[in-house]
Amino acid sequence: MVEGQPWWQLRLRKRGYRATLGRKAIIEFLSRSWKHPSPEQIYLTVRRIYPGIGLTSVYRTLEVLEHLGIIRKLVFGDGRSRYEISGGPRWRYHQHLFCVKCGKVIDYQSYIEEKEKLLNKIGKALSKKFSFKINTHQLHFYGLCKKCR
Amino acid sequence: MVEGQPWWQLRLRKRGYRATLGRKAIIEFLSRSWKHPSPEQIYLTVRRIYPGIGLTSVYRTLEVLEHLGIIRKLVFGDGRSRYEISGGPRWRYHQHLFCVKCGKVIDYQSYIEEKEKLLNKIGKALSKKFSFKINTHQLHFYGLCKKCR
DNA sequence: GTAAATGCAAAGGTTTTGCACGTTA
DNA sequence: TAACGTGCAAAACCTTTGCATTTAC
Repeated sequence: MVEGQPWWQLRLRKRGYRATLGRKAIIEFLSRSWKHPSPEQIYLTVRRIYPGIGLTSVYRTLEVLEHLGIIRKLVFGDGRSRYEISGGPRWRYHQHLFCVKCGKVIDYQSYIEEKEKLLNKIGKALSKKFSFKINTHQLHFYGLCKKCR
Repeated sequence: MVEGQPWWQLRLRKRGYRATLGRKAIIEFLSRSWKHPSPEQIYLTVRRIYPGIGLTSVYRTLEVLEHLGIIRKLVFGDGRSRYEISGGPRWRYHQHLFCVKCGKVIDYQSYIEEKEKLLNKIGKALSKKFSFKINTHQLHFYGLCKKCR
């Protein structure tokens, strides 16, 4: 029964969560999306494939998936949250540029290794200094995209 | 008339903004604060010194001050924004740790130079690659503080 | 069959807007 | 005295909660 299951299904079940149709639809949508949709955008799109879904379930599902590390929540301060897949076979670590005018999010992968090395070093120093357990980090650049500048 | 004016007053006037009592009260409060207050916290505190102020003005003032680079807006994704002074004589560059359980924000200054060097390098590469004009960045670590872990 | 998950409607919390009035330069 | 700034109330938005019903295992 284990083989043949998508990676995320296994992760859900291992932690006692059920692999429902709504969750499946949301994860599959996010896996295919190269954008960083907000809960409402996810709701509007997923609804076309799985018409029964409600916005509430989208929010609740996103919370669960984030908790399991299947997705990542991004906040840029424009009043809406955004989500992206953070695991699975095709996934690659990356960071983000945010256009403060139009809200466009651009993925980038420059100097990832160098950055990871430094951030790990910083993270370790901080854990020790403040007895703080670091789970994750976010590095965002803010500015104006090509169209908006 | 120029000497004797606080640094922020000059910055406001140079850009055509007026140095009102409300703005003065907010900036002075933020200059003294080592915390990262939300608009509501700013409102509640400043109101004790300057009772006439309204929450709306706090929001509008924060927007102006951020636009002028006098303060910085911090977002951690818990549904409220936070602000801190980002200039003036006593100010020192720093970054933040955020406790996802209690919302505590800790300032830190580890490896600042090394980090700045790398981020400038990344910033330049990204500006070029995406024709993106970078204004600022935020690097946040998320986790659990001493009390909450 | 039982506990988990869902949809709907309502509520909650933060931030923004309209407009008449007050203040600053 | 002309703009600019402000306070109040209302609106707009995003997100969460309560509860009866459905679904997964």
